[in-house]
Amino acid sequence: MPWIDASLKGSFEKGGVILYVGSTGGSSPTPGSPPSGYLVPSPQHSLPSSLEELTLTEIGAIKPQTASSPSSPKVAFQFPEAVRYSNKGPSPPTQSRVPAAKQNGATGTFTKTGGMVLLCKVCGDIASGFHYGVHACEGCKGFFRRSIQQNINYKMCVKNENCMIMRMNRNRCQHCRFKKCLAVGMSRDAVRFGRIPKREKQRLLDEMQSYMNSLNEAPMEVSLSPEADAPPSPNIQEEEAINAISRAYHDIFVSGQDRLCKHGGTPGVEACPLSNYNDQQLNGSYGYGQYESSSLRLSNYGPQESPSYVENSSRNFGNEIFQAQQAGYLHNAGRFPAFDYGYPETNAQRGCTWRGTTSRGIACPLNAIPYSSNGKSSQQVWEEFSQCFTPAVKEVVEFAKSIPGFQSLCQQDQVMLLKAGTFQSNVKVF
Amino acid sequence: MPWIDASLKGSFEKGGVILYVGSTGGSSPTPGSPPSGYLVPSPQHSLPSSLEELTLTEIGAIKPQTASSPSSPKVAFQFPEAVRYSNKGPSPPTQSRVPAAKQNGATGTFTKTGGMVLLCKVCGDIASGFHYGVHACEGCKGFFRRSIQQNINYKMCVKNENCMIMRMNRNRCQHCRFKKCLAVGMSRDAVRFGRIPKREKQRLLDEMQSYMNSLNEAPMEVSLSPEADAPPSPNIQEEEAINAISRAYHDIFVSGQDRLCKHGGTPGVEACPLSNYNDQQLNGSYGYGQYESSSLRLSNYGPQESPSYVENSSRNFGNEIFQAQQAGYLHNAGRFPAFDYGYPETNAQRGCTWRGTTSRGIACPLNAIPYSSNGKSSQQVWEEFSQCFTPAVKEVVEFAKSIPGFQSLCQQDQVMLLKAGTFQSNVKVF
DNA sequence: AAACTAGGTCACCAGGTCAA
DNA sequence: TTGACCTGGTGACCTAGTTT
Ligand SMILES: [Zn+2]
Ligand SMILES: [Zn+2]
Ligand SMILES: [Zn+2]
Ligand SMILES: [Zn+2]
Repeated sequence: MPWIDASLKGSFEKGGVILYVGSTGGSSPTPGSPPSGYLVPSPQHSLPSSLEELTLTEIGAIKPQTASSPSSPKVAFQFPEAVRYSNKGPSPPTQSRVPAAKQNGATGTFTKTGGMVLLCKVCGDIASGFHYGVHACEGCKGFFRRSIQQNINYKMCVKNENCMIMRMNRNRCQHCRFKKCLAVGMSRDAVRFGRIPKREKQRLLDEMQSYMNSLNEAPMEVSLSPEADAPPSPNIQEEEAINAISRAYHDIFVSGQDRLCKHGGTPGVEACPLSNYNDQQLNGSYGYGQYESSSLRLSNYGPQESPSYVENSSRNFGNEIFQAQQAGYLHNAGRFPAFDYGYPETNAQRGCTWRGTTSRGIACPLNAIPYSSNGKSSQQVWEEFSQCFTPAVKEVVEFAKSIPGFQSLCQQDQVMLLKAGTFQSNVKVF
Repeated sequence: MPWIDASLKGSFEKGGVILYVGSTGGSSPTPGSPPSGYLVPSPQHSLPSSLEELTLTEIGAIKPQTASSPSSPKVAFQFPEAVRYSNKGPSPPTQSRVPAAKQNGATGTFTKTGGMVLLCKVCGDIASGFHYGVHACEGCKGFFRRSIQQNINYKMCVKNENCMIMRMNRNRCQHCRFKKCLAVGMSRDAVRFGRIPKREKQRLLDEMQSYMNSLNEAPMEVSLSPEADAPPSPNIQEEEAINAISRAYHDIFVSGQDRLCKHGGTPGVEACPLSNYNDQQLNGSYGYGQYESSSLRLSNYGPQESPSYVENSSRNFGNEIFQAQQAGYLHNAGRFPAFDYGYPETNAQRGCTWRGTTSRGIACPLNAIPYSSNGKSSQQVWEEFSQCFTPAVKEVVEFAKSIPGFQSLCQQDQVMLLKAGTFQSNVKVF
């Protein structure tokens, strides 16, 4: 179990849950407005209860509002909704950028108070607002605008016209990007001006709240098994616990970055998650390369209906989720989910959420790219790391399970305890 | 968007100073972003204080902006970061090209007003912009593009695959040049389009400013000489913190056993925690974005502390620094102390304690012996692990140190917090 | 007035070119 | 093959205009 593998689906922490809200597509009033957004509630999963506290997309706004309290935790949650935009492409890793970092220069944070952060329906990047009927980032907004202004006819897709569009690779296939824009509902006719009706805001808020509640009741049931369909394994719980901890390890370094891809890949290799990028190669001697190792195969995104939700904020998660949705849970096409998600992104990109989180822009750097002096790719390093330590992690998990009462705890708590106890290992015990 | 945030490192020049900011790779959350840039502040070390005055990389831009004031003296300084890209190869001296002379034919100077000039992360030449996630010159940009487009497999290096890549000799070994490109983080996934976020720019500026200030106080003690024996670093505290966390990581698995010995340290190294460490760094932060660097840091480029900085001169200087980094510090190249020293003490002793502690004999198994399928010894596995993740750990420590008040805590508490926060990385805030 | 967005602007880049 | 130059975008910011 490559933990790493993780799939990442999420884990969350109390204080810092991130919810990636995917819109269900259904309810939102607006045309294509599936809500996908990030909400930043107060520490506990409680969401802001009043509208006053909510502010959508502060991002994008360059207003000197600054000063805000960037620090509040963010929750990003995605409503269950799988995007069915076709794609079978390899599920790309996500990367994320730091929310804060991005956006308007003024403040880096997106929200001020209880802000909610939205994700671009097209590429998964942070949305700057509701553009052309859909929550979209500045990039996709501009791209769509240009596309419709001049009625551009992008050159045909070199692949199968089903390129997965993500922040990292959104510029690689205009044809598919535009197609995706239309698919998610962008249209000149869907434009909405002016302030968001209170009612609408409340509605969204309610959805999130109820969604959150449902999560508490039924903890994630993300299947970690590679086979997405993962049959109900008897102890999914266990697996999850293991996965969670694995993920946690990975997260330490990965945190929101997208880096994976970068380094990871050799150009060609890279895997690209996103793109199809066929060009692979390069592998050879540059050490990078091969990720495919079966070993890790972690798995992947399980099917889930559930919203995935991850902790860490990082956009990664959001992205992962985004990706998973996009891909439709492709079941892993031979790639590496685990890592993928992580990086790319971000934070290749902005990767890092935390990056600019604090008001002062202080953000803990969580570098997922291990140093490698022998030419190995980060991915390889992670794989090896995963392979080497998985047994030890399993032992710990097994041990935990043997503790009376441990298994009766909700999974979330189990994970929390495992993680919390990591560095207490030396502690003897009472 | 990975990049996005990225780096930005930009460069600006005010009066005509050129700052070469090497990123430490550290602080930036993002993947790799070691900032390497030149700053051209006004005559004195003062840097432009407002963004308005800033203009990044004017170079490359052919705009008729001309007229700049080429004459001002340039300062090139590199943030601490030692490049350890191995090499013993003949290190050809670099030479610089005249700033003015180079670049666009139009103007000879690179920047107009307060521009900042960046150096190519690959060869040290003047960068024309942020290409494929890294500040690179036109040559390396083109080389990398060609490399990934056609998946070229350059013929093997005739030396030891550790050719030092510099402007003068960059065309001598394609294999190593490409390897270097990858090492510094060039990737299609790290591409960043569009304008550099203001905030990023400002951040960079601030960092440079503070860096400059620090220089004024404590003039460089960076030894440019390759032999950097790292002067006794002033803050032992920092080192200790790093050591502690390193140890903690190790402890996770090792925990009480005596196993330590086994993997233990590399002979010499381990022991002294603090000691070796010269290279370390904790650099500064120049982290720009993610993208750059660090990520791949595979090779090496480590940060180092001393920035060299030259005045006047121009590119020459920059190059020297570049060379020093590249070449220098190699001696440390060999290993990475950071992690090694860690363990011994801690565990060793308590070693087995908990082992049978509980009444029922229940004891959490903490297997310090990593699974190894490729014949490596546990020790080797640990060493590699240590080597690979040390940079990431350092980054985290650096981050922690930057938190107001953190350093005023006793070391024990600092360590405790670092350890306790390990798995909270995801937690967004508070 | 406050909250929001379509569009415009222009700092910036991937890629293509082609002389050396 | 290289790398200085160009060209066609891309997207961070801004501003004018819309809706609460
Ligand atoms: Zn988008
Ligand atoms: Zn396509
Ligand atoms: Zn170069
Ligand atoms: Zn070579």
